[in-house]
Amino acid sequence: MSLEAARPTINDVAERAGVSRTTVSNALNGKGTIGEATIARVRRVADELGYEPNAVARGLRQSKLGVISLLIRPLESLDTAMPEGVDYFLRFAGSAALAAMDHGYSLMLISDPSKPGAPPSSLAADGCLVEAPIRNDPALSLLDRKRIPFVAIGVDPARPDAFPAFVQQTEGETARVLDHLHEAGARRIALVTGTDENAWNVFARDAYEQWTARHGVEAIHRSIDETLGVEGGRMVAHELLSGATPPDGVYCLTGRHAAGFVAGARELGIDVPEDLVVAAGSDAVMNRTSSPTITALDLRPVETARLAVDALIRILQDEPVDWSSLDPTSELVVRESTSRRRGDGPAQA
Amino acid sequence: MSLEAARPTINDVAERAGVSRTTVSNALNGKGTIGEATIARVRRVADELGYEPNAVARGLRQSKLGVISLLIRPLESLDTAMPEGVDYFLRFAGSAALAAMDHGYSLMLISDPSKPGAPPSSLAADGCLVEAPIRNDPALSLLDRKRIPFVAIGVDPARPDAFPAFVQQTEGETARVLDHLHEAGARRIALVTGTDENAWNVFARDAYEQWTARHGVEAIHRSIDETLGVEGGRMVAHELLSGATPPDGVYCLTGRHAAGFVAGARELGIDVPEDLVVAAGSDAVMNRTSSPTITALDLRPVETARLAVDALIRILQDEPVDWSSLDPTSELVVRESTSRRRGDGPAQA
DNA sequence: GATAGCTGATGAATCGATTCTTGTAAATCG
DNA sequence: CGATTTACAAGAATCGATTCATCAGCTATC
Repeated sequence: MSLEAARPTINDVAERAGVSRTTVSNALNGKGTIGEATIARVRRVADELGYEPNAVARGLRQSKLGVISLLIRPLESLDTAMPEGVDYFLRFAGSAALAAMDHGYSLMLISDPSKPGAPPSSLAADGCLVEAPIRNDPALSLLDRKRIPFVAIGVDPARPDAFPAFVQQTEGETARVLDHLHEAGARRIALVTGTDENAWNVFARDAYEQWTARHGVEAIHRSIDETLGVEGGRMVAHELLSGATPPDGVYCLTGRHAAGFVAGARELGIDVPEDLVVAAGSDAVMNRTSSPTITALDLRPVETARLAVDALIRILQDEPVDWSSLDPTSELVVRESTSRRRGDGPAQA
Repeated sequence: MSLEAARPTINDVAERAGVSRTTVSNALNGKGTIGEATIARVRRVADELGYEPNAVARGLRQSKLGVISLLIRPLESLDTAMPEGVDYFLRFAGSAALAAMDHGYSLMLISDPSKPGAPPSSLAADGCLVEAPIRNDPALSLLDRKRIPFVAIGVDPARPDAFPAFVQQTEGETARVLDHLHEAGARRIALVTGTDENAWNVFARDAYEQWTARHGVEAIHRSIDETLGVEGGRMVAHELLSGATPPDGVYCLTGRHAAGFVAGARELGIDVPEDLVVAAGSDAVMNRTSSPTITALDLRPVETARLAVDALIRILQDEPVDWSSLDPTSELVVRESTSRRRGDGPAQA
């Protein structure tokens, strides 16, 4: 029919339809007052040419690009490749992408825009999601300064009330898990956290210390680099379980640490759950399918991501956000690693 | 010091430094001929103001945004949420994002731009990665027509040589897996594919038919919706294994189908691997940690994504791409589901 | 029959950068 | 000393859209 130009612009359409740029824009966007006949003609020509507005040009004029970005803070420490079994972030990102698409947005994965060499595109989005901000997160400060709307998933531990954020109920959840381990018979419960200074690690540790103080038991805490993954869990297991008074319960915040801890215990001839009960603070596929399966807190990344995207887009469209209804709920999924065959009652003191 | 404007523009910097826009641009980008003193002053003022170039404006002028997009074709059929255990795509996306960041690009996850309601931003990127295109993929045609550089991961089955693509060696790999199942003692080997018409499903089926013809055995093929996941695998297992002459080996292209197939077999009292050997065409975490662990083809999503991003960015920068060295290699990871205790020799005919 | 109002459409300004072209002063040259 | 480089910087055009202000031609009103 017509030889389509590589990327026809609005000018091509205008010329071919014998009208002005303005008329084309108005006709296609339903603005202004344009006659029926003209609208139809412009539409037809636009279709013939395969015209689609250039999102960048439109974005410049309207200062909105139809893109939201996602900054996954822990990714910064992961460096080159995504270790195996890190499904929380990936599931979060996948769900966020699909949710964004539902609203006509695309999701852009970015690296820390506050870092010197950061690509300019990392600030090009209309709004930003920040997953697990770190203490005094410079990215949050930057976004705030640049007046780029954002929603954090998890607060900045140093500034919990400074910015709009989804507040995980880390304290309550931590206590719940520790109570569960206690009910499963554990009397010396250790905590293994990661090293990132995000709300998850920081508040879980606080809650753990309160819990141990309340119960009058010793606090045994180790933090180990998230990037070490399963291997990191094994290392801590060897260290903790070879001591004089090893713990008989452990709460590992990351699923991979928990999996590694179980593996390490097994290497030392310690049976899970009979001699040691283990729970994970984040549910990974490997916790569901390993043997024994591992009790874990399901943080519902898919649902949380969807809620976060919805909230951000409401902000972008100047609609009110009801934060109170949006705090993510998590669920404790009890599996074999905390289910002793000899019953749930406390072991003899 | 200075009260920073929300987002200072190049004009603000120019005014404050007492020079023209042009000079600011040249000074910051090292172009043109600008005096040392002026450069220093502009830099200082830019820092004071916290100026960073607007990526959208720059993108409009240079017609490159510093963004590459990723279209995951199978995601279109997955609809609302990412089912559990779909780690191939997520790992691919995560790795692609990190690789893009290494090159100063951001990665945008988009939905099919050829669909009517698609957001305009889905065509805004400088280049596009298309994972697992479908037969006569309209997205590939669109990108080609719009002259947007792209790299496909897996060919369009109807047009295998039309576009730049990473060509998986599906035929060879399929034969390899079938040989392995045969060596493990299977004599009636079934194939379970998904329903998407991508190279993976189409070519594996072709290769399977050739293999069965070559070996003079019956071809038993079922295709089942990818979205049904583990449950789909169970259903096929029940259907196939309840028949008069059930297969004693099965090759499921997706990891979740394989996991479901094993579960279904177990429900029917069929032992894996003693009575039935099972292999998966895509390695998922659940295949590594399930019991029994499941033999699978590791498609190396992380490495493949990195190679694809590198290739696309070379194209964007007009550098030559050596495709011959880039075809993704996959590895057969042998696990319990194909390791019979009674030995690997063929059962008696 | 002049004024006001409405319809349909247009030219110019704008978003914030980069890039092409031009211009001016000082320095160099014959 | 006048002509010509050279160094440095500014002005204007451009990218492709949207939006503001305007305008021509009709119709309705009194």
